[in-house]
Amino acid sequence: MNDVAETRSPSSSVGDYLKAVWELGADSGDAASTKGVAARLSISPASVSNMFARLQEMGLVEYERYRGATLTERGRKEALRLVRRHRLIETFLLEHLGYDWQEVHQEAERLEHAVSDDFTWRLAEFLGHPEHDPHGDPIPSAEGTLEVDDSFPLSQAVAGQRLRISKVRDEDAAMLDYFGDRNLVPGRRLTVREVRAIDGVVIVEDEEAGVYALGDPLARSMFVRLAS
Amino acid sequence: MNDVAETRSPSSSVGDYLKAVWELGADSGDAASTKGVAARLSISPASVSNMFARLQEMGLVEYERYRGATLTERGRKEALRLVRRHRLIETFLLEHLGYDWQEVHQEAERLEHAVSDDFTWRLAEFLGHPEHDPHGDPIPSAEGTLEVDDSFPLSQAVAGQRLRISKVRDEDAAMLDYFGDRNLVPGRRLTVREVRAIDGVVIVEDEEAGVYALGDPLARSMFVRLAS
DNA sequence: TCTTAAATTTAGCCTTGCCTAATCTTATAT
DNA sequence: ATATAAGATTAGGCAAGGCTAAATTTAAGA
Repeated sequence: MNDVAETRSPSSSVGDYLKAVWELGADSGDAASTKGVAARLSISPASVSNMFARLQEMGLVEYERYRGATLTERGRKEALRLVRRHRLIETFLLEHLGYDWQEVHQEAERLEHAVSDDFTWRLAEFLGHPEHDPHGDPIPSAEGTLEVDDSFPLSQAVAGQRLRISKVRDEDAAMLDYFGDRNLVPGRRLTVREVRAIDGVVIVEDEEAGVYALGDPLARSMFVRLAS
Repeated sequence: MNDVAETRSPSSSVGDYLKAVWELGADSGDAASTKGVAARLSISPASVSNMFARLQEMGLVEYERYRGATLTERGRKEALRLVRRHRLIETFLLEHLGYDWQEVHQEAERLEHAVSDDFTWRLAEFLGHPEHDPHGDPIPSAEGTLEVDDSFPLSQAVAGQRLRISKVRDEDAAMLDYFGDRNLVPGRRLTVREVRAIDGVVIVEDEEAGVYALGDPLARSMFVRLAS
């Protein structure tokens, strides 16, 4: 009755919150906590409480005091729109502008808020409509659907399994480098030789490059799926 | 004594003001008026007065009440940094993403505030360090120098002159299309057949495509330089 | 020169987002 | 069952940037 155009896209701040809620809720299905979102966005918890209330008024999250927030359908769509942009941009930066793995995330984080849907479409076209970014993460479709993810951390693998690397966590630059230097990148096939309970070390064999022993932190950062 | 890091780059709003002042002062050398900047940015004159005072405190403009603003050296550098980004981005959008002339400006306007210096450098590399954008406007160097512009509007041409189109105004989409459809684009050579004082119509001959009669508004929007 | 219109500035207000400090809730551990 | 710590919320502020309405300055024309 009052708002003529409910349609204009959320501010970049709002988008960052939606993405954070999505990322935190993606695996667990649980509501995102104030503290978790605050940590992810490097802001104070109080600011998050405040924004949660506003996001709810905008119809982007379901929010109950002291219980955290979950995305509504509209919120999820908006989050995935940003994730799609982010991953397409990362792909472009890595494949065409010669960026390193470390530098890519930060740049994409800013750009994803500045590009239009039209740009996103054209960029996807330019890149040949990739379905995964170079980290191995699936790129949401323009319609907001996302491939179901049947990957699991290498730390949960079992000796003897034949695997394919699906992605590596893109949060820690040092690990990205470590993997990158050894060419342990998405798509690569591995065979699990041993998963040692005592210290969490996983020993894998790369069919071309040899045998690697990966400590628990590394094994948790590499995601794999059963080789088909 | 108080500020540790005076170094972080201006907000996108501040950048827009600097660019507007630069564009208004570029030809005339005069100070940019409150009204002019307000019109260019589609905001109220009062907001501009306010910002002029702040820009002066930041050392980005020289400002005197009721007299308008001119860029300081720092302000000019910052404006040119944005112009460089803008023109490189436009070049990319046109040459690699298949954008139309009309759509390019708006998209670049948003992107120029989101990209880093590193991105700008890599994009320039990707594009082969072009010196002009597809409209024919010179692209400022990374160091903040800009080619001297000896072009003039076609409306000031004289019969018999042999010219080369240097650029076309990118403000009016309809004109851009008109020129684009007839392939009257930067780089093209023309010979002036007649400049009619009575109605301002300029008649030019394109060596390949034929003869065109351009009314005064069109002739003012096309910039040319003497063919070398 | 004097009047008046146009441009500019000032004053006062609003929204978005962020902050700190203080207060509440919830959950955990005795 | 209850004390306490951790987490969340409220209250009160602040800065950036925008707006409108009112006051002021400049410039133009009679």
